[in-house]
Amino acid sequence: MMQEKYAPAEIEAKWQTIWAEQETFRLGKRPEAPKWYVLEMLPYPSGALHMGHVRNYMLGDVIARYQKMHGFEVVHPMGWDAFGLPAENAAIKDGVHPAKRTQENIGTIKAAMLALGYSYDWELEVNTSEPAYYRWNQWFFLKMREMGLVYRRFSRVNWCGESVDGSHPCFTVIANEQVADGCCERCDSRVVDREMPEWAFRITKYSQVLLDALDDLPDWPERIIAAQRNWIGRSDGAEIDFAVAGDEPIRVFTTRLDTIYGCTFVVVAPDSRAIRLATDAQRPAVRAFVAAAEAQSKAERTAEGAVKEGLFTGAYAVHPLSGARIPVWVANFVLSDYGTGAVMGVPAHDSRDFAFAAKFDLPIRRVVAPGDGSTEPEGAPYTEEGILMDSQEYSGKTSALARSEIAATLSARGQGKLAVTWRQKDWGFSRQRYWGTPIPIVYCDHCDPSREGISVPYEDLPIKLPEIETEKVLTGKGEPPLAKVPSWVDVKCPRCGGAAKREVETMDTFVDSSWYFARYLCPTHDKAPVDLAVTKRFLPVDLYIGGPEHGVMHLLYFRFWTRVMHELGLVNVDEPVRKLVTQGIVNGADGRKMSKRWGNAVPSTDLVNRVGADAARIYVLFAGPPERDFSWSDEQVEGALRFLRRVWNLARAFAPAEGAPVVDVDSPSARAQELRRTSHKTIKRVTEAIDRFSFNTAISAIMEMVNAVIAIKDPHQPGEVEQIQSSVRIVSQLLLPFAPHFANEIAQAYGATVPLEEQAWPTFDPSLVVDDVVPYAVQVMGKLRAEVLAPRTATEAEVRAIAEGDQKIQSALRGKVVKRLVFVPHRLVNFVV
RNA sequence: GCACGAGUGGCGAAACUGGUAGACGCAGCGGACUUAAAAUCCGCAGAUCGCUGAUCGUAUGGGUUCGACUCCCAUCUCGUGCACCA
Repeated sequence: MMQEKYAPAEIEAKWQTIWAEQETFRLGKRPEAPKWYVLEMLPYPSGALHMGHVRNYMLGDVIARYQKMHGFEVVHPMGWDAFGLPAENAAIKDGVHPAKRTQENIGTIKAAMLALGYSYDWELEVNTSEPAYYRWNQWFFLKMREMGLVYRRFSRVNWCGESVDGSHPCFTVIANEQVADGCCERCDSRVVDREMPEWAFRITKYSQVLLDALDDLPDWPERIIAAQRNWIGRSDGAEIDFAVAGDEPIRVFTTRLDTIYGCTFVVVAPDSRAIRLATDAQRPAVRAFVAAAEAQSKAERTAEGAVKEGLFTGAYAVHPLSGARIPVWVANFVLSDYGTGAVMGVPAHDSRDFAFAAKFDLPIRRVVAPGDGSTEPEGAPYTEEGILMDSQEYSGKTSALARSEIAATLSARGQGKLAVTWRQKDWGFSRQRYWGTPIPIVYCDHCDPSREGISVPYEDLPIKLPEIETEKVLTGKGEPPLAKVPSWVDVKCPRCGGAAKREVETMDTFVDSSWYFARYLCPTHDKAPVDLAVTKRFLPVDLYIGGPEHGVMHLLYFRFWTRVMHELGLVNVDEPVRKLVTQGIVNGADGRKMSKRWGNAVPSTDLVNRVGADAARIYVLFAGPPERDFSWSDEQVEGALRFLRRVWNLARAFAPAEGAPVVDVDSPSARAQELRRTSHKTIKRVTEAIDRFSFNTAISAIMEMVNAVIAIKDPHQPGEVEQIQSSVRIVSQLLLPFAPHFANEIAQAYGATVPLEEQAWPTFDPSLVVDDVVPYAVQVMGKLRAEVLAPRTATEAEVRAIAEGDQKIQSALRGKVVKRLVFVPHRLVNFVV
């Protein structure tokens, strides 16, 4: 018996209980069925679930339920990216231990997710801050170290350590994202570059593979593919040696080998080599220049409008082909960690070199002319390719030809070779933080005097984070937090048993999110991170949904990690995800991205309390296509609720008596037949719309069908009530992915004995989705003049005859000669006069 | 600077491989029911004009085509990512 008024709160609680009791979403119930793995990026458990999250998880939930109705064994897990900075920073402020805060937040968010009716299998839940999870990060670390994929290096990092106006620096390495205008986001101290030892993954070993495999990801968004290509940044060029008297040659990298005769100076990065190269007279000045450049933080150096500083070293190099004497400069715009850390200056054909030459009055030598005879720009560099000139035997050749010939010459003389440079760097993952995975390394002065780090034996894993007195350890000052816990730091060396110290750094949280998708499949497995027997069945992920802001970091790291897992025999796929969908940003009412930071976040609980989960779900999906941004609008929410009420009232008005049999009527009325056709057409439309992730049009198709049902007033002719009941039943099925509590409630009132999730998705009768009579648009010279109806089977001549019989067409054609007729079956005819 | 998106009514949007632009919804207007309101139901609704009809209209300018939101060229605006990357 359906209640008179649609009461979402009751219905939603009822079905959430039924799903939990019947374990509707439990994995493992369809062992014979094909699998479908739908995954949403695991959230960082911050305070509350807001509408941005709701939308993200909705997309996955629609597909999960939809594929379940298609008979798949659906994997749909959820977990927590529980380590990370916000909890630790909050702890520094208020002394609440990150674990406690994180646990509370998880409770809040999970409750909000349950209230929305998401179809997760909570048995698969993963929490990355638990030893049962992060021990495997440590295991991976050790394995990857054995594979040569983990190493220790000195690296230039962002160091928050210089007080400004009495600020209290954090004295730690911070991520690029936390640097704002050269200052620390949290304490406003100045951020400086610092050379420090750190641990790194050798991801660049996979640069080529990761780049090539992008071609095999047809179901990833173009923009993400492009972003990754960009990030990996393969650059094909050449390395050339410029000889220097009394020193090693300067090796430069260039992509424009064809312009080599235009080289009038060489520039090296401000580092120790520049000092070494300098003549005695210039050395003090160069030393000062290098010191000044190093004092500059990365932020300052790359800031908009940063000045190009340069200084002549006094030294000269020899041009490898012309033998000319080339001055060697040092400049702040040359990066020591890209290419070879030195460039050849070709002011005539590179805009930056041009500006540099102009500023320091260096000669400009043109060696490439436009190939098409167009005039060269005056007072500006010509940066296109063309025909060489003033380049000895290469003059007159095209840029492309000259490049390969010059490369061959240099290579034969041992002065250069074709070379590839990558923008992508290795992944430094050391963090001077507490709330992360401890790095399983011990330093022993006796066994390891060079401090390479001794790997902790596998059997000692997990190395658990120590219990701490939060206020004493998480201060945001001084050494890394773990260094302040002597009981944890002081250990016995695994080799000699003598006194040793633990590594006090923890891992970047991107490590956690690099393999969680595989762990979901076997969250309690304790022999290895994952079980190949299980990952074989369920990987790759069929659909991955998340924000486009993870386009390069996370989505590249986890592609890398998947390859490592394959090599370790843990999975049998190279790529983790077949199809990727990135959803648009949800903006608050103020037009800014909805987030806690701006105070414009609408918590999901507010909305669910007000209109119910189903209306909230319909609203976020109906608002627009998933990949597009949208702004929060309160009015549209009412529309979603109104729609559900309309359906409710319709369903209630025609609900069959309990146990009443479904009757087929022999000769239904024309109206009933028409409604039947509409229903089948709608099944087709909704199915196709969901298949192309057009959830807003899927919902609009259902709305249209509901409108068509409601339009039948006073149904008393044969078969009409029966057809309406049948249509309502179809509506309930089509609504399931969008408004699952509501749909189930209606279905139950119409005789369903098991949840709709366990039933099959409705199918349509192909003969019912085509009409016998179709409308034709009639155009004259491409302009719409009339509309006529013609039988579906009508020929061109027949449709023409019908069209010509139309009054408006007759007057439009009067006095004109029809030269040609364009005929598009079932669509239009166009008279060309 | 490079790369990738996006620009359609008052608003969110639709139009699938070129074929009736604006479906569906929000806000709005008119009507019914009601003592009244809410809720609900029915209807209208791109703009303009000489209003039984015609003209214009998908950021702007051009092009291809019988026909262009859709394809091509150029331009503008907004968004996102990367960026002294040689």
